[in-house]
Amino acid sequence: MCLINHMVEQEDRLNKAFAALADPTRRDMVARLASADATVGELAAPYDVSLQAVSKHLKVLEDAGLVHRSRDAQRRPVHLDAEVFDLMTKWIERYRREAEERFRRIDRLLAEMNQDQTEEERGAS
Amino acid sequence: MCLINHMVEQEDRLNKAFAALADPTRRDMVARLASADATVGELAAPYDVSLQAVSKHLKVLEDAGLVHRSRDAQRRPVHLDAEVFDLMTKWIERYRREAEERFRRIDRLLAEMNQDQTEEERGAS
DNA sequence: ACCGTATTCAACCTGACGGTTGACAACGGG
DNA sequence: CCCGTTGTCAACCGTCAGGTTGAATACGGT
Repeated sequence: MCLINHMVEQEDRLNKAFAALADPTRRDMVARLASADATVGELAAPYDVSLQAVSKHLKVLEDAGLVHRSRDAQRRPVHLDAEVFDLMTKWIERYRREAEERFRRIDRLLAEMNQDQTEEERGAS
Repeated sequence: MCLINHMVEQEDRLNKAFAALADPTRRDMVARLASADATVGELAAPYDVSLQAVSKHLKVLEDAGLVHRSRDAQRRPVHLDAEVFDLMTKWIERYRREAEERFRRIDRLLAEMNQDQTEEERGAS
């Protein structure tokens, strides 16, 4: 029960995390936040959109657990949270590895079949 | 010029790849395709949606370069392409590492400040 | 106390997404 | 040759994402 809840919850986190990073503006924000915390205004500066739009983007990142906002007077400095990244890389790497392993097996199989083929030919000639 | 094109193109691939994996159905498909190729019908079986919907999902995955379809009579076997995964993990890992390194530096800084603080206190007492 | 700065909230618009159904294309088996 | 199987295309629909603008909130400086 608790186990299933945990899995579903993780599903949801992955949904949100991948969706959040699907937007190039948000990916750029994350990239910049990796090297330093920043306020909403600072983050908004390079982009040609309203401050409100940036605020929305930050909310998405926050809901995805990629970021959290603290407070400093009227500023709301944004700080990157790296944990969720782990979840994503684990998911990706798991299936990438599985797939690649399978490819290797298939390659080997094909190689063996070729081997047999040539041996057969040699025998027939 | 070619360099910039390349970067933009990669941006676009990341957009599509992250967006594609933001959908739990599509992630599940990828998970299943990691262990074996499958036809559209086979892929559709577990889900409670029309075959057409599944076909659309596959188109999304294909456009994202995560998958490609070959042909075998009227079947269209789907095969996972692992390359794009690399692109994603590289992106994620780059910034995760950058962020974590920064955190470590901050931790060290805080530790030093604490050290100074206690030394000061010791001196004052 | 007031004003300016920094940010969010609310309402709205548009386009894309995920789903449906119905028609159509392609191919092999009997 | 035709029929069933497998899958795609096209049109449509409801919902949500990302953008806008305008008002509201929260705080510090003076």
